[in-house]
Amino acid sequence: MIRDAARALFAEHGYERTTIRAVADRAGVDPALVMQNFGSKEALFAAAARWSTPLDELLAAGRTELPQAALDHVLDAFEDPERRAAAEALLRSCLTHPAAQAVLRDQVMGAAQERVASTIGGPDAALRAALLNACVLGLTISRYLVEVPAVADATATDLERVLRPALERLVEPT
Amino acid sequence: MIRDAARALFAEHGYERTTIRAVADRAGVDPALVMQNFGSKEALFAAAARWSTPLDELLAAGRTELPQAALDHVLDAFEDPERRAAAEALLRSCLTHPAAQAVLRDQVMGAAQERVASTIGGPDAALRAALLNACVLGLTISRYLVEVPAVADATATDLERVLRPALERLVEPT
DNA sequence: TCCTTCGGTCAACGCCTGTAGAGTGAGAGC
DNA sequence: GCTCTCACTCTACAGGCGTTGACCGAAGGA
Repeated sequence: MIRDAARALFAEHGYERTTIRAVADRAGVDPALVMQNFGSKEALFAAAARWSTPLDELLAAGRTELPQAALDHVLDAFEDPERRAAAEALLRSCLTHPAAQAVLRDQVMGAAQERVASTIGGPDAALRAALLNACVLGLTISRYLVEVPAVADATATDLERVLRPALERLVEPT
Repeated sequence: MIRDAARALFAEHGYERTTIRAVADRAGVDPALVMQNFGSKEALFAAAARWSTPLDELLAAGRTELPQAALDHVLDAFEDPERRAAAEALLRSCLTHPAAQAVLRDQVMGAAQERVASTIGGPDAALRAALLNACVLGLTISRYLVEVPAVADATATDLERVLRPALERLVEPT
């Protein structure tokens, strides 16, 4: 499948280092077929990096469950191979590719933010919600992309045990 | 100055989207001069993205001062225009450029980590130190690169006030 | 059997890239 | 005045890129 090959390569190398030719090679087809099916490299990336993770649990979480829900939200996504590749592709490109940056900011980071903020409440609710996201983003990048040893080697259980209390204080009333 | 032009462009566009020709244009010189002075695009990047931020305060901080010191460490760096451009260049490329990724992991994230871990103490010290870094990384990326509204618009004071208590719990004894 | 359709391949275009090497012109030392 | 040096520019190469349009063979209806 062309999209799977694209996902894998975008995830591994980011947008600009991934070529249509490499995607086609990996999928065992001709580069022109990739163009024919997707129209452009840009459209191929959009199809490969589509972030589709259900927000239900995050939206349903009460204030005290929010940190756990946020951590599960990403750790679960990175367990499922297909979602992981799409997420990695998006993250790997978000600092250099304008479209990916906009998707991350508006559709991923901003997705449940308003709702989460209202769950948190208080004067700094929006900032707290955004910082919750920021910490989880930092964890994700450290663990899965940059692979900082201590974070990459830890078990999911350890990560949750250590980080959750900190995130809880972030959502506690002042 | 060629290096300043390179810093600015690497910071804005990342490694692969920045061309030698664009750097030369911005510096008002010939592309070949860039090659002559730096040898290769790779070497130019290394010169532009060199991360030189003093670790003294971070190393000298006691356990309770660690979160504040870590926050200051990056927020200060991003106030100084020159250090900011170098830091942005490095961060912007760290997810796609292997060399930048290695520098970030080993020389930036890992720089004071051992020392910080020993300051924290306890069984999870290394993980806690790494997660402290991860949260600060997430903050930095959200604020300066992806520009998530709530985080980018907040004052440094607000960021510290809201995030510091959370980071403090991260370094507290279990 | 013929004709059409269609998924797929092939070869090529024009552009942009990093890089190399010859050339130029001003300034210094004799 | 001559020559040497050195910072700099000009031109060009070779290769990789996204993208295009002509082409091909199998499938299927008339």
